[in-house]
This record gives sequence, C-alpha cells and structure tokens, in this order.
Amino acid sequence: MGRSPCCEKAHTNKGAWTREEDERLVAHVRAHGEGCWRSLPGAAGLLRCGKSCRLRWINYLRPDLKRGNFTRDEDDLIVKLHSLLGNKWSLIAARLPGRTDNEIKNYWNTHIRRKLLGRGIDPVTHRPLTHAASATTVSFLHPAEPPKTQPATEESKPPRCPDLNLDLCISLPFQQEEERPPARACAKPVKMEQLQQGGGGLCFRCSILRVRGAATECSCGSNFLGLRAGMLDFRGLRMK
DNA sequence: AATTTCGGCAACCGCCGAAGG
DNA sequence: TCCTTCGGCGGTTGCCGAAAT
Repeated sequence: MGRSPCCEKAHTNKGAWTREEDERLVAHVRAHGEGCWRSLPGAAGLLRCGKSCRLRWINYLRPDLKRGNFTRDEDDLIVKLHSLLGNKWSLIAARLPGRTDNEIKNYWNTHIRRKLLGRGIDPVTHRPLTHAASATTVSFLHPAEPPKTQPATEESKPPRCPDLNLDLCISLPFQQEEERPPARACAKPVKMEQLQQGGGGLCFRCSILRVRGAATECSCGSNFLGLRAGMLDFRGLRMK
C-alpha cells in the first residue's frame, strides 16, 4: 500500500502563487513561525499543499533571502563546494547565506555548468573534458579506492582546492545555536547529540553526506579531512 | 510585425529518512 | 518491529520573457 498524499489534490491550487496567497502565507508564518506545514494551509486559509507552502516560503518569501545576481566570489565558492560535495545543493546552500538550494541548483544548471563546459571542464567531475572518460568522480558518494586497473597516479586523485580554506571550528553546540538565526539556516543539520551518541563511529564524510546504512558506524574506512564526525559540528565549517 | 527558439527560474514530483504511535 | 506521517532533498517540468530569424 502506497503512501497517502500529503493533501487533497482535488482541492488545492497549483502553479504560480498570487500576491494574496503570498501575503497569507507570510502573515501566518510571522504569527506562528515555521513548521507544521501540513496543517498550515488550512490554518492560513490557503488552498495549497503543505509542501508547496514550505517551498514557497523557503525559496521566495523568507525575509533573509539575498536575491539578485550571484557575485564572483559566490560563483567560485559554488564551484569549489560542488567539486567537494557533488549535487548536495542543500549543503552548498548552507555555506551561502541568503541563497537557497533551489536557487543554487538553478544557477548551476543554467550558468556555471555552461561556463565550465565552455572552459573545457566537465561539470560533473571538475576535470578537463579530455580526461573525462577515465576520470573518477570527485563526488564523495563513491569514495576512495582508485581504479584497480589504474595506478593511483596524481592524475587519478581528486582535485585539490588549494585556495579553499576549510576552516574547521570546533565548538560546543550551544554556542552555534546562539549564532544561528531562528529560520532554517542549514539543511537538516546533524545534531551534536546525535553525533555524540551514535555518530561517534561515523567518519566526517559519511556523516555530512548521510551515507545510507551508516547510521551508527561507517565502514568506508575514510577519515575525510582526518576527522571523525563526533569531534566537531560541521556547520561550523567556514570558507575563506 | 509575427513566429520560433532559447534560457532562466519557480514550482512540482517522487523518494528518503526520522520520528512517533 | 512495523506502519504511518511529516519534513526535506534532488531531479525534472513547464511557463514566460528575451533574443533570434
């Protein structure tokens, strides 16, 4: 038996949001805060799916959104983060204040992708296109092991980002909480308690990428950046 | 001026994991 | 332990305006 739909589709609006709908949603979130998206449409008098409301708020109505063109710095940062994280748009967005995962995803697909291709760089592997066939992906989803038929030469190693400073901040969780704005600032953060209780056996890579089946202990053998997840709150990663 | 093509972006869809009963 | 619900994520679609013909 499949999952029941999140809302009664026959009685919900679809497509572009009207000004009135936006105003209702903003007023409701201001009054009651984020969350309980399922019950929000009814409470706010909106004929929309809860998921649709959430998306509209996060991607368009949130007051802390930056909007406008991406700066050159943001551009560079997105490329670097993508080379490290792959299509983990929410994680990338978490490093770019005021930007949403959807916005970054769109920007990547429409601008950066093309720019990289124009420079002869494979946007997936971040390697020159001529080497694309033999290259291993930079994404950490399929980590580590160099191809057995190929010697682990400098060529086969993931590219480095020498100017990307992953400045790791190790701090107690409450300090981070105080700095964080009340609204969603970071997608699905791994709570410090989780890391301390169950995540202690997880490497930083498995933790940040939420590797399936690695809830308590990973077996990838990776010690990404030489760190175990229990040692730090990765939300404190700062890019310079 | 009319039509076609293209690019950008907002929104939707389907899946997944966490939480709770 | 299983099932259901909900929030969240990434991929994809479709609309709309701009550019090209």
